[in-house]
Amino acid sequence: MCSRVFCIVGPTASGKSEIADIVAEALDSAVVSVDAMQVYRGMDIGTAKVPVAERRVPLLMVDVCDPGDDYSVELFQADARNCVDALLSNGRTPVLCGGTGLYLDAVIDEMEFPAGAVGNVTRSRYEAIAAEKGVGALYAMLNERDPMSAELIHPNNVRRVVRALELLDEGTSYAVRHRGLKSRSPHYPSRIFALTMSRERLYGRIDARVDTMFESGLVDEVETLLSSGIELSLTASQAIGYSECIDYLQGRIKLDDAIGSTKARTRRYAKRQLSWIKRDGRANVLDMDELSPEEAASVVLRDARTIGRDR
RNA sequence: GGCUGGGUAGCUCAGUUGGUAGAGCAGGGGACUGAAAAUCCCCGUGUCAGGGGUUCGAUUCCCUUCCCCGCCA
Repeated sequence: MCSRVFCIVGPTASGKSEIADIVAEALDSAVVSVDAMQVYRGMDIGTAKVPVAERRVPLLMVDVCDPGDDYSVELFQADARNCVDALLSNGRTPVLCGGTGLYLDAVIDEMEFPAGAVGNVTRSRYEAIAAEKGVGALYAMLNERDPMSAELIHPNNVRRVVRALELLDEGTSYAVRHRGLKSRSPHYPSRIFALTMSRERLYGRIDARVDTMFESGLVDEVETLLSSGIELSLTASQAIGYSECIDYLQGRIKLDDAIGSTKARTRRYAKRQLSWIKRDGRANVLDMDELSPEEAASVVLRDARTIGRDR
């Protein structure tokens, strides 16, 4: 049995889901979503979750927790690997598909995250220091305790400075734990395919998709979440489109501004995804200006069969 | 038609007591091992509406033309 895994990545709105679905169907397998927001139950429209009725194969790692839960990479890594391992042990070839770069790496590469809960107490303590004495003071603390880590982190990046300090409290160091891509080893042998298209067309698709999301009831979806009684987790409430709808529903911004800023934020997000993919460098590029989804899928499948024969 | 106030970066605007200009947003590039759809870093030359005048020098002052907002007719 081949333990190889296939990954479809690309910026948001580039058409990953459809291709992954076609590929997984042809391989008689399932799709494992690699998306930090699709894990939340009830967050469907804004996360562009493929509707159940349209799925050709099972979609895993979707709806695995409540929007009130503090989900994180570490949990995702464990849960997603369980899904992948289950498919592999049934002789299937897992098809991973999603846009959250860190989550993908956490699954397919050897990356270790400390077990246990996130240190909310120490976190807020450090955040308080940053708020009171300034980010410089917090950074100075880190620099004194762990200069190697401090060197890797920009002083203004409070979130990461806090994390590095937490790690020290837990007895490890960001610098020691931090491994560049090149020095990582794979957890699963994988083939990665990245979708690209002209920036102009991608942005057009993003704008159109955001309009469609609002037309198909994103605001209502968020209203339902808010009235469900559970308080949205920090992560869930920051999701693109969701935080905008919350601002709109609570009267802070106008609907048009919510739509506009959702589009802008999505574009910036797509750009960051592109940076991640470029840096990774492992991906085979599928130019979606030239290929139809079916053609792209067949390129992946051809690769899968070749690899299968080789082994 | 008259009177105001404006016309400066893709957009909203600031500014130069006369020495050719800068913010936010948008946009581009990048980093990123426990929030990652998050967080953070870097990148700003544009006939300063057109023409003329004063001046060593005008985007800045004066005149004029055009356009926009508002008010009055």
